Amino acid sequence: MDRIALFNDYLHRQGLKNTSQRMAILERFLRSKSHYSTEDLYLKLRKDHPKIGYATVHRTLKLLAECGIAVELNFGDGQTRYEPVKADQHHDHLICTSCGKIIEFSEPRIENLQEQVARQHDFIIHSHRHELYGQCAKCAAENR
Amino acid sequence: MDRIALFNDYLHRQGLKNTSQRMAILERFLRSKSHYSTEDLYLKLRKDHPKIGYATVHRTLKLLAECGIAVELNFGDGQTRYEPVKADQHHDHLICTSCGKIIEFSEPRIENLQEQVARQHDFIIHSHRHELYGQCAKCAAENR
DNA sequence: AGTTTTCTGAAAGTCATTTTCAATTTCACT
DNA sequence: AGTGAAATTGAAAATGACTTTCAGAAAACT
Ligand SMILES: [Mn+2]
Ligand SMILES: [Mn+2]
Ligand SMILES: [Zn+2]
Ligand SMILES: [Zn+2]
Repeated sequence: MDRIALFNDYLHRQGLKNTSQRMAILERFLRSKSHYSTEDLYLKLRKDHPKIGYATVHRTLKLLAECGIAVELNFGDGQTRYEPVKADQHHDHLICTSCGKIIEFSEPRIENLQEQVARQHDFIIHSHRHELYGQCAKCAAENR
Repeated sequence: MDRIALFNDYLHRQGLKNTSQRMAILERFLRSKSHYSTEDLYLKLRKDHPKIGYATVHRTLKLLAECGIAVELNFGDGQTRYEPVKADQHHDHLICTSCGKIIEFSEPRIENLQEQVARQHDFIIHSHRHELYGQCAKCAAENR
């Protein structure tokens, strides 16, 4: 089942309605490569759908996060970002504090160790955030 | 050099001034066990120093973070928290999303692996955040 | 088609944080 | 100790991301 069908299913189960706005937002969001804030996505959408309001984009992104199509990201700059969940491909992030570049990484050994840590504290992990902040190769070379 | 001297040094180097408010805030902050928001610390301080304003507490906490006496924490609840840095004792956090309990952990093997990851991407880490969200033992037992 | 329920967009509200500004305090230099 | 430039303070206002409100529009069920 693709993510459009998945979203429709979710809406139906929750007694929510399928609207053209929601479909347009989902479609544009899935095409995004980067990590969009509500504002980012709203501005992109304005080109093809100038009538869609900011609040609707925001509400839809929250719905997408609820049904597992999007993940919410917080890189500490006061803006929530969203990215499409890729099929069972969890990853975490390296964030360049000079140029804003975001690099994705996945390291199963870290994921394992963090499960061990949780077990040691009788803690059940529902989600996690692991972010490395610093300088990317390009910025390190420039600011040397 | 203790942290009070360290702060005075920092102020001096930056051409900033040593004030009674800053000292009172630092002193109270260092006595804190928990992870204080600006609001938390402001309220604690009011007891002994009812004249100190919210903005001053906020500004001082940022200074403390700048000079390495405090770390800023963001647990995604929309409030920045601060905790005193303990001498070379880095740790990360488990956060119970039911009761708000914060458990500290440190796992050198994770810290190592994250350095390896950074190297693989020619990335220089300046700081990182690693937070595990879920249920603590008590809440898991209650909400079973 | 009619009815009920949910949606939408614009505007207003919320809340942590940040800025402004006039009065006060600090501190380097006499 | 006194002077004066520069930084600080607290209260209030401003900011900005996010959330809510609400009246008209659209969707879904019968
Ligand atoms: Mn991870
Ligand atoms: Mn760590
Ligand atoms: Zn960079
Ligand atoms: Zn708990």
